[in-house]
Amino acid sequence: MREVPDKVSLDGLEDRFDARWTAEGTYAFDRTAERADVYSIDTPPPTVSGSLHVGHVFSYTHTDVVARFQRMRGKRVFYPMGWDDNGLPTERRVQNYYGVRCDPSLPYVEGYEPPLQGAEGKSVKAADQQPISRKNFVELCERLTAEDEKQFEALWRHLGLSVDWTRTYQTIGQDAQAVAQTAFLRNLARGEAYTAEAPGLWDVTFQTAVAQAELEARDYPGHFHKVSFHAPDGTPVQIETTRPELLPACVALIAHPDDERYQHLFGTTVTSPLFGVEVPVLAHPAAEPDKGAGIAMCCTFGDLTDVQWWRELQLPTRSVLNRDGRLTRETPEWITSEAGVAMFAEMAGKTTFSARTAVVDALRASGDLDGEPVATQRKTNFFEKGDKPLEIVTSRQWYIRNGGRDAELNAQLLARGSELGFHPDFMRVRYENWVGGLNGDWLISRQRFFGVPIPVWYPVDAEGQPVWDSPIVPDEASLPIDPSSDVPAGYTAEQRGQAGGFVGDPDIMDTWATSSLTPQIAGGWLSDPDLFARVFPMNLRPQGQDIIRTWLFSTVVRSHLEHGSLPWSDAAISGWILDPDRKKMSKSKGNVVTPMGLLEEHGSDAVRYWAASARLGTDAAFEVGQMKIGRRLAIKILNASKFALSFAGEGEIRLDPAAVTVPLDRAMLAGLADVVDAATEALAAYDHTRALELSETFFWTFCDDYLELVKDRAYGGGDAEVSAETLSARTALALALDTMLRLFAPVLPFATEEVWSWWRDGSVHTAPWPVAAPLRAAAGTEARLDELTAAGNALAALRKIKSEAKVSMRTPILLAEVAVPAASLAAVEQAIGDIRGAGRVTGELTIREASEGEGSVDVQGGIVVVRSELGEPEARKPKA
RNA sequence: GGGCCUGUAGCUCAGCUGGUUAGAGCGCCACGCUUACACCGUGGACGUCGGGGGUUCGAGUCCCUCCGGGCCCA
Repeated sequence: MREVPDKVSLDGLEDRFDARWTAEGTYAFDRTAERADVYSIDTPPPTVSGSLHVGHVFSYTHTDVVARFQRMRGKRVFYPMGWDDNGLPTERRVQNYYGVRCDPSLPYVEGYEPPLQGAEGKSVKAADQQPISRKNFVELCERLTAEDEKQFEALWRHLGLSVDWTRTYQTIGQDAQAVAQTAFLRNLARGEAYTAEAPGLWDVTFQTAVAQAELEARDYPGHFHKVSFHAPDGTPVQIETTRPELLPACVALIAHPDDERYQHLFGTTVTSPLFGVEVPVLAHPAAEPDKGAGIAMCCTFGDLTDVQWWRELQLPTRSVLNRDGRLTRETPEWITSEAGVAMFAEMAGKTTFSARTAVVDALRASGDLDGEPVATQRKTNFFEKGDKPLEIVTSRQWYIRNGGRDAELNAQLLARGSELGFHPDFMRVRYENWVGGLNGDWLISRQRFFGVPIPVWYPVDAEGQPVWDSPIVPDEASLPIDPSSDVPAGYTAEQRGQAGGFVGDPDIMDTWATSSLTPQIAGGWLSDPDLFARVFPMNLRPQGQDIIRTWLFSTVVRSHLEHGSLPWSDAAISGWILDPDRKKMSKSKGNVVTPMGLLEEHGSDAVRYWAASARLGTDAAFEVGQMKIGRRLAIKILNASKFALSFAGEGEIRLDPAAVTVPLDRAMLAGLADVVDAATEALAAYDHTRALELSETFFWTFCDDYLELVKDRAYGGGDAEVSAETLSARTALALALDTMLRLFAPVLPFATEEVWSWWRDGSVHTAPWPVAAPLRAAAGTEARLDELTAAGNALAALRKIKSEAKVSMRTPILLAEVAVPAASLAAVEQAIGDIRGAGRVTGELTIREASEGEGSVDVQGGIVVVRSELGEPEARKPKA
C-alpha cells in the first residue's frame, strides 16, 4: 500500500490526472483490436465557433459515462473528438472577429493582416468590413477555429472526457474534405446526386439556398389585402393575399374542388388587376375554403403551397423576384398591356417592401382593393439563422436523394430507423415522422465560401454557356479539390470561363453533407481502411433530439447509400438544460453559465454527477444544488476510503473473500453484489441514472450503517494480533471499497482515481468492471442485505434516544431494552456485538420480540428502544 | 391542426409489466465538533401523486376528457 493523505481533497485532481492519463495513454485506442472487441463512438463534433455552454457539458458527460463503462467492461473504446468548424457560424464570427468580409472576386493577399483582432460579441457593420479574397477569408476562418479548438479541448480535458486526444479531426480538414467529396462523387456516379433547376428556398440576406431541414417557421406580421380579379364579363373575383407585390407573378387562381362558391369559375379564366394578365381558375385540394375568401392567387412563388400547385397543376413559371430580394428590372414578357408595362416599370428593381406599397397604391387607385389591408400574424419560413423571411427562387442546385421523392428509398430509410436502437426508445418517433413527412430530396448546394467545395466543373460550350448536364469530375485520388482554383484534367487554367473551356461549380456543400460523414471521417474510411474495418459500423451516436431530422438522419442516409448499413447500432439522445424557470437555456436569454467557471467552482466530478443524474432524453434543470450533492458524494468517497484503508495499518490490504466470516460483513457484500448486477444491467441499457442511483444509495447505507457498525471491530482494539472477526471486517471493507470505486469511476473519474492511486496500481479506468460472483462467493448463500438493514435500524433506534435526549452520540447507554419485530430479531441478535459497540452500550442490552402495536415499520423498521438509561459522556480526549 | 414528452413533498427527481399505511436527496426544524468526513453526523416534520370521469376486488401506475408546461411538424 502506498500512502493515504492525512487531509483528503478534490482540488487540483483535474489537472493532475489529465496529465497522467495523457502521459500513460490511458484512453488511447488499441488499433490492433478486432471489431467485436471494439466499442466505437461517433462523438458529436462541437461547432467551435459557437460558444460552450452547460448543455455541452451535460450531454458529453453522458457519452463519457458510456465510454468509461464500456472500457472497463473490456471493450477497446474508440472515442475520437472532432471539431465542426464548417459553415456559416464560422463565417459570421470571422466577419465580426476580424472585421472582414469575403469577396471572391478579389485576389489573394500574401501575409494579410485583418483590421480587427478579437472584436468578440459585437457585430461589425457590413460597410465597415474590409473585403478580402476567398483564400484570405478561409485562412482567417482556420486561424480563428484553431484558437477555439484549444479552448474546447481544455474544457473537455478538465471535465475528464476519456477521449483519445491523438484522434481529433476537423470537419473542414483535408481528410474530411476528401471524404465528403469522394462520398459525393460516388453518390453522383450511382445517380444518388443530381442537379436540378427547381424552386427552392432562398435567404436574401445570406444569399444562399436553404434546405428543408434548416427551416424555422416563425410568426411574422403582414396584412391581408382583398384584391379583385375580373371575369371576362367584368364580374370581380376577390382573393385575399399577404403578398400583393407578387401580383405580376400570378399564374392562376385556385380554390378547393368542393367549394360551392367557385364551381362555376373552374375552367374559366380571369384577368389580373393592374397587369391585365389572363390566368385560369383551377381546383386543388390544398386550397383552404375557410381561409380568406377561399380562393387563392398562385404566384411564382409566394410560398411552398404555390410550389406544390406549380408542380401538380403544371403551371407556368413567371418569376419576378431576383436573388437579392428585389423585383427584376426587365418587364416580364407575359405582361403585355400598356398599363401593365407601365405599372411594372414602377416596381422594377424595388425591394418587395417598396414594390408592395406601389402595387397597393395602384390597386387603391384603380378600385381593385376592397377596404384597407388588415393586419395579421402568419407563420412564415425563415432560415434558422436568418432574420428575413425566405423567398422562393428558381435556381440550379445539387441534390442528394434521401427518400423525399422516392417511395422505395423512403421505405428503406424507415427500415433503417427501426433497426437503430434509440435511447430513449420514443425518440424513434421523431425519426419516423421526419422521414415519413419528407417532400423533396436533400438540397446540398450552398452559396457560401467557407466549406467543402462541390468537386465538379462544367464544360463551356462554343457560345460560352456552361453545360450543366455533363459535369466534369476529378479522380478520387486527386481529392480534395477546389474547382474555383484547380483545373480539370485535359484543360489549362487559361480556359477557365472561356468558350470551349470550363467553369468550376461555385458552391460549397451544406454543412450536413460533411457532418453526415463523421463516422467515415473519424474512422479513417479513405485514409486508413484497416482502422475503418475495426470501428465501422460504430456502436454509438450521441446527440441532441433537435437534430434527429438533420444530423442523425443525414448520417443514416449517407451510410445506407455508401455502405448499405446503419452507421451505428445505437443512438443516445440527451435532453435540454432548462433554467430554473423551465426555459431552455440560451444565449439570447442571457441565462447561460460559463462551463469552465462552473467546473472550477464545483469541481468536475460534481458537475458530472449533476449531468449523470439526468436520464437520456429527459430535460434537466440547471441545478447548482445537485452539483453540491455530487461534490459531497465525491468527498465522502475520499473520506470513507481513507477510513476503510486506515484499518490495515502498515500491512497490505487483503482482498481474500474467504476471510469474510462474520454474518454482518457477508450481508453487506450480498447487498453489494445485487447492486453490481443491477447497475451493470442499467448501464448496459444506457440507463446511467439508475446505475448511479443504486450505487449511491448503497454507498450511503454503507457509510451510515455498515461503517459505523463495524468501526470498533475493524479497529480490533489496537491489538497486534488480528482476530478473525477483525480480519473479516477489514477484508469486507476493502472488497466493498474496491467494488464501489469501480462502480463510481464512470461518473466520478477524478475522486475514484485519487483513491485508487492510494493503494492500487494503474488506473481505475482501465480496471475491470466489477462482477457480482466473487462478492456472492464471499457472502455465502445465506447472507442478505436485510440483516445489515436490521442491524442499522437497531443502531438508529439507540441513537434516537440520544438525539431526543439532546445529548452527544458519545454518551454511553447504561441500560437498554429493545423491541424488535420478529422478522429482524435474528439479524439484530447476530450483530449484537457490533450494535453494542457502535451505540456505546456499556451496560445491559436486552433484545426481545416486539409485541403487537409496538413500533412502526416506517421508523427504524419497527425497532424501538422501550427502556433505557443514559450515562455521562466520557471526557473528551484532546485531539492529537 | 397533427405528433412526442411532461405535470408526484417548498425544490430536483425515483416509483418496472396496476397490489399492503407513496420514496430519495436538497431545503426546513431540533440536536450533536463522536479519533474518515462540520464540504460532517443524529433524529424529526412535510404529499386528497394537475382536475374530473371510467375499467378493476384494487390505480400515482391502464383508458377517456379537461387544464398547465416544453419541444417538433404542419
